[in-house]
Amino acid sequence: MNTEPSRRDSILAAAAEYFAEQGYHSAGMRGIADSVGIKGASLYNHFGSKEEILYAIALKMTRVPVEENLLVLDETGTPTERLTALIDVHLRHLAVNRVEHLVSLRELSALTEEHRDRVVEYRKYYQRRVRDVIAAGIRAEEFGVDDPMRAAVAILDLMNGVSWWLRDDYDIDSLVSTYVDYIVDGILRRRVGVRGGADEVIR
Amino acid sequence: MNTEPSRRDSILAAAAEYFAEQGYHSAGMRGIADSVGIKGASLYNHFGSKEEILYAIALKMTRVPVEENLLVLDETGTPTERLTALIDVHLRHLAVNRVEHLVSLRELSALTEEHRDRVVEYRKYYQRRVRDVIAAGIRAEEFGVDDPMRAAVAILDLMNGVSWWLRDDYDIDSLVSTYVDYIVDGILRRRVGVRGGADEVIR
DNA sequence: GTCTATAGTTTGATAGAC
DNA sequence: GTCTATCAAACTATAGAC
Repeated sequence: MNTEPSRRDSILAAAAEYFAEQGYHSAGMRGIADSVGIKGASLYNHFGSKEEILYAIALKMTRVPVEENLLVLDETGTPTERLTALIDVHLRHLAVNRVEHLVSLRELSALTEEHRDRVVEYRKYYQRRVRDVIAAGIRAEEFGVDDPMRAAVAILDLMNGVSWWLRDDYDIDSLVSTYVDYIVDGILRRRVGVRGGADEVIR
Repeated sequence: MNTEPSRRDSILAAAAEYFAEQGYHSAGMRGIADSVGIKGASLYNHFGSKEEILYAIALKMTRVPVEENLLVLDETGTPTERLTALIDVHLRHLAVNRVEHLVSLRELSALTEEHRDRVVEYRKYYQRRVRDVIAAGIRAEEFGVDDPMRAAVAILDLMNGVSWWLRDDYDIDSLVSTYVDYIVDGILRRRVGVRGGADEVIR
C-alpha cells in the first residue's frame, strides 16, 4: 500500500491552506504551485481550473460528512445517543480537516452556480438529518424544544463556528465533551425522566 | 436635519452588499462605483483605497457593538438579566446590519495587518465582556458552566452564525426569544432557585 | 467631485518543447 | 507531467481636464 500523498492531494492540501490564509480570490495559482514545489502551469495537468480546486475541497468537506458522519444516526439507540454520536464525529472530522472546513464554509460564493448548488444540496441534506433526529428526540420526550429545524441550524452554527478559532494543540476530547453538554443537555434541554418535563425544569 | 445618506455612506452600503455577494477580492471598484452611480475613479475622492472601504465596514461592525451593545452590561440587574439584554441588542444590531456583519466576519484576512489588529482588538474586548458577565453569573450561582471563556466563544459563534442565513423577512422577535432560551436557559443552564442546583437538573 | 484616459501589475489560463 | 514563454483580461490606483 502506497502511503505517499498523490500530487493531486498535495495540491488540494496546499490550496486549502492558501485559501484559508488569504482568501480564494486573493490566492494565486503561482502561490499554490510554489507551495507544492512546481510551476503554476503544471497545476493544469491536475485540475481544469482554479475553481475546480476549490470545488474539490468544498465537495470533500460536504459529501464526506454526509456519507460518513451520518452513519451514526442509523445505528440503534435513543435520539439522545445518536445525536451525541453525531456531535462527536462531526467535531472530530472538523478538527482533522480544519482549514478545508473553513474554506468550504467561507468561500461558497466563489463556486460556479452549478458547483455551489451541489455543495449546498449536501449541506441541506445534512441539516435535515440533524433536524430529523431532533424531531425524534422531541417525540420521545427527550428534548424540550419547539422547532427542530431552528434548533438544527443553531447547533450546526455552534459546531461549525469552531473552525474559525480552533488551534492544532486544542484538546479535542474536552471540546467534544463540552459541546455535547452545551447541545444535548443545554440547547435541547434533555429531559430528566422521573423528575418531570422541561416545563418544570426551566423557568 | 439632513436625512440624505452621504455619498460616503452610499459607497459603504453598496460595497458591503457587493463584498457579501462576491467576496472582497472578487468585487471590483468599478462594480461598487456602478452601484452608486459614479465611475470607479471617483471612489478615490472618498476613500484612499479599496481596503479602506473594507476597513470602514469592519470597524463600524466591531466598534459600534463595543460602544453601544455593551452598555447594557453596565446597567443594574442580575447577570442573567444583563446577558439577556446583551443577546437582545446583539441580535438586533446584527439583523439590521446583516451584510456588513457577514463581510466583517468573513473578510477579516483581507485587511492590512494594522487594520486587522484593530478590529480583532475590539472583538476580543467584546468577547471578554461576555465572558465576565458569564463569570459573574457563575459566582451568583445563576449559571452552571465551568469555563466562562469557552462558553462566551460558543455563545458568540451561535449568535454570529445567524448572519450567514438570516433573511429580511425573518421574525426577529421570535429569533431573539429563541436564542435567549438556547443560551441562558440552555447552554448556561440557568439555575432554578428553590428547585436545587444545576447538578440536580442535569444528568 | 466627477470625469476620461491610462499606467503598471497581476491574474488565470494556454501553447508547445522536452 | 513539468517546464518556459506568453497572452488577453482584469485589477487598483493615478493624472489631469472640467
